[in-house]
Amino acid sequence: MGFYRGYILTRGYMEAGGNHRLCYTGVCDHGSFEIIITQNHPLFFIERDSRLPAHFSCFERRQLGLTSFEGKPVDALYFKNQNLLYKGLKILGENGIKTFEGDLRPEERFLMERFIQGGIEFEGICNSRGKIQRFMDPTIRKAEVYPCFSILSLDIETGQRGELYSIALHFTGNTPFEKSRGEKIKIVLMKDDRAPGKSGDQSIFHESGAHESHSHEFSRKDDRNLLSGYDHEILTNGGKLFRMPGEKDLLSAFLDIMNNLDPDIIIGWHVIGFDLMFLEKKYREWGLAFSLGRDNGVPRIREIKKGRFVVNINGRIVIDGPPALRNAFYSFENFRLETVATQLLGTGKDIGEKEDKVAEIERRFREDKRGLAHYNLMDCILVSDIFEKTGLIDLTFKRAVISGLSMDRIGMSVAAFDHFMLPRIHRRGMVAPNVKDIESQGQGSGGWVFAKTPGFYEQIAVFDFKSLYPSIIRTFKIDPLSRLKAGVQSLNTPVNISFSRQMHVLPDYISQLLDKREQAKKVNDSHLSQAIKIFMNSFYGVMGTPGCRFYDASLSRAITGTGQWILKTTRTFLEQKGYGVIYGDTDSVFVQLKNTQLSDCDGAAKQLAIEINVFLTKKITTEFDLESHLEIEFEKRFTRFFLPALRGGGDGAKKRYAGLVKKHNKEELEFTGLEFVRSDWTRFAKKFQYDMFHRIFHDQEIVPWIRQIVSEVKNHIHDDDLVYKKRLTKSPGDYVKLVPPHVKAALLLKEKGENLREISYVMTLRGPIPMDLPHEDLDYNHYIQKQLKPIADSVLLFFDQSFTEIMGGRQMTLF
DNA sequence: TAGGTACGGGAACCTTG
DNA sequence: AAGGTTCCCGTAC
Repeated sequence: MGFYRGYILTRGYMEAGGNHRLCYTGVCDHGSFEIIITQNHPLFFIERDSRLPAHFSCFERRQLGLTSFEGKPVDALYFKNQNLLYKGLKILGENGIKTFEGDLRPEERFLMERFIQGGIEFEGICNSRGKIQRFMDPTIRKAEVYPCFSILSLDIETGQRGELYSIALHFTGNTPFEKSRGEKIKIVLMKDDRAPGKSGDQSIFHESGAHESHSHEFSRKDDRNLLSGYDHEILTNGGKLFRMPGEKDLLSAFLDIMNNLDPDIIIGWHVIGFDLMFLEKKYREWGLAFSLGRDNGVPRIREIKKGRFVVNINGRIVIDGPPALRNAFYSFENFRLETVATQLLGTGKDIGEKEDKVAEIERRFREDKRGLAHYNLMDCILVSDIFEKTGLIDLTFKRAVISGLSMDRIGMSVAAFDHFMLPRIHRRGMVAPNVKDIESQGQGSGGWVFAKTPGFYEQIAVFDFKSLYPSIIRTFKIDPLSRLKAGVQSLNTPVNISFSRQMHVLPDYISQLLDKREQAKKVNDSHLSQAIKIFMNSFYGVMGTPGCRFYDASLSRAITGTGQWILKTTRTFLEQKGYGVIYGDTDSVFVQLKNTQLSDCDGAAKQLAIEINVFLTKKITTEFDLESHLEIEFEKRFTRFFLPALRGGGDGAKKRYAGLVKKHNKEELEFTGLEFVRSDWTRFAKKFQYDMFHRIFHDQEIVPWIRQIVSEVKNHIHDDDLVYKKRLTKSPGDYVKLVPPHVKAALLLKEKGENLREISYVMTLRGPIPMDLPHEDLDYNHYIQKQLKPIADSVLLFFDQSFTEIMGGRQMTLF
């Protein structure tokens, strides 16, 4: 008996023999643990006046004093297990009886009702089961826990005919709660028919299995115990290479290592969709159990969307590099390991992209197994280094703790909203509908964007509202509960949608989160701060989607409508003070500073921000009798600024501009929305646009320069920069309504282009041709007309010139 | 194993003549 | 051939 503090890594339920069990697996201050809850009955709700069908049965029906959103009393129906609950749901559905919260997973409900966000404190009787300590029905409380995870980077190499060549592992061991122990283990297991096979006893581990509990800690400390029956050699990068006589030995050895190292987190590059999936198939082929779980269970891999894989392994979290980086808003030219590693670490892979990777792997497997092992391990280490450098694990953990979701479900905004909102509305006497019963109320409106006269400007100050939507929610008390109880102490919004001043939960929660964020910033916890920001920004989105049980179009309308009102009010205020407000988007205004302010632009801008805040605070108090939590701030100043006209001419274009901004006494060009930041324009066009604005903002001539660039293109100077890159959102053959150029190129690749997700191509005299095919006949006229001319014209327009004119008005005949 | 709307621009496709 | 519409992609917030 005693207290334990731990963090739940994975959660689920079991139903062997009809017995319902909740199962939580994680790490605590004494190693890994498993908590089994036997005393839980799955439930959902029905309206009290619903008449149950004759053949319907449940474990118990209970009145709980709760109501539906419409205010009708509801009863809870309890079931012996989740399977019976699903059957009950189905029968009621067929009989047209409305149910509530029938689509919640029991293991999630159990945690959310206890306000558990992953960290727990528990007390109970421990039964060690091998490495894992099992607790049956302990008492559990929420707790703040900061575990230190052991992480294993995994990578496999395979042959063209589906053989498994090798598995590399890079393990960063950390006993939970002891950050200092940064033990590292590097291993490569490789198939080699000439390998002698294992010598010695049955077990490939010394000590393995000899200890009932904590045995992993013994063997983990010293990896010399690993694979002791096999000879190994040391690689130049410090890794140990073990040669296995066959695939079967390799697979067994891998499982032994996994169980021995017992990692909390598995990382890799496309590790689910490729490595784990490949291994799963191999284990099946050899009739071996792929028992990777802490309960010796097998992983469950599913492709939920094309190219998006998820896996469940009991007690271990798998984090795949590319989606994790995307989730954290990293962006790269592409997400190949080579590219990302070069960008983040400055080091490339052992086998570069330029070589024929597949052939080189085959060659090394035949002739240079040490070389292949080295390469395999290097990839593993690169992935470890990328995770280390970006702090992905810490960010993922912080996001999980903030949202209450498990680490492999961060980013599931609807689930996170449920986790927060459901227990709180229950405590206020209400139950929520099933998601499937939510009907769309049509498309809502979003932010307001305005652009005034296009052209060149100087000294433009940019102001924006800090976390506009969360601060609107806070100020105007917007949430589902408040809307339902709008009659109780009503307040009004600028768009005439009313809410309750008293009954609400989200606004206060946002206040708490903001406090927490300030704290995080104080102690330099940027990941926690970022996690909170992402979480807060998801609230508006989820309340506006029918995929969320709390969907109500009036909530998102109130938020966006109020946002529009705030932006318009701000613009009017500034204009009445004599300022030109040339541009704004959702939460920002771009203000032309006055001539009298030029001696101290930043000082004037800061002062202006204060004036706006004072004005809005007062207005919201007088018009709505509410305390304003809105805050606008002076963000930056463009010394030079350009607002383009629409291509068709006329008005200023929205979401597109360029400017010269002063940062730390250095001037920097900034582009928004323009070709320069678009991945589907050629590098040539981007360079051209950058250099052109650089010249203009530094008062240099551009006309002769443009003529020179044109002649350079024709003289093959820029051939390497003429490549288009575009994504394919479906298979090339599935484009039926329209066949755009990038699809035409993909179609030329025949079967090879079938599953292509992205294509690089050039424009030739024969039309678009993929980079992989011969493409000597570049269509220079195309590049001048379609990549250079529009960019040049967008500014020449304001010098009363045009590309055609400056090229002598006869450029069509030049080519 | 469901966060949102607003917007620009290129090129194919469709209509009309 | 010209002009309008639709699809597609990528982006800003």
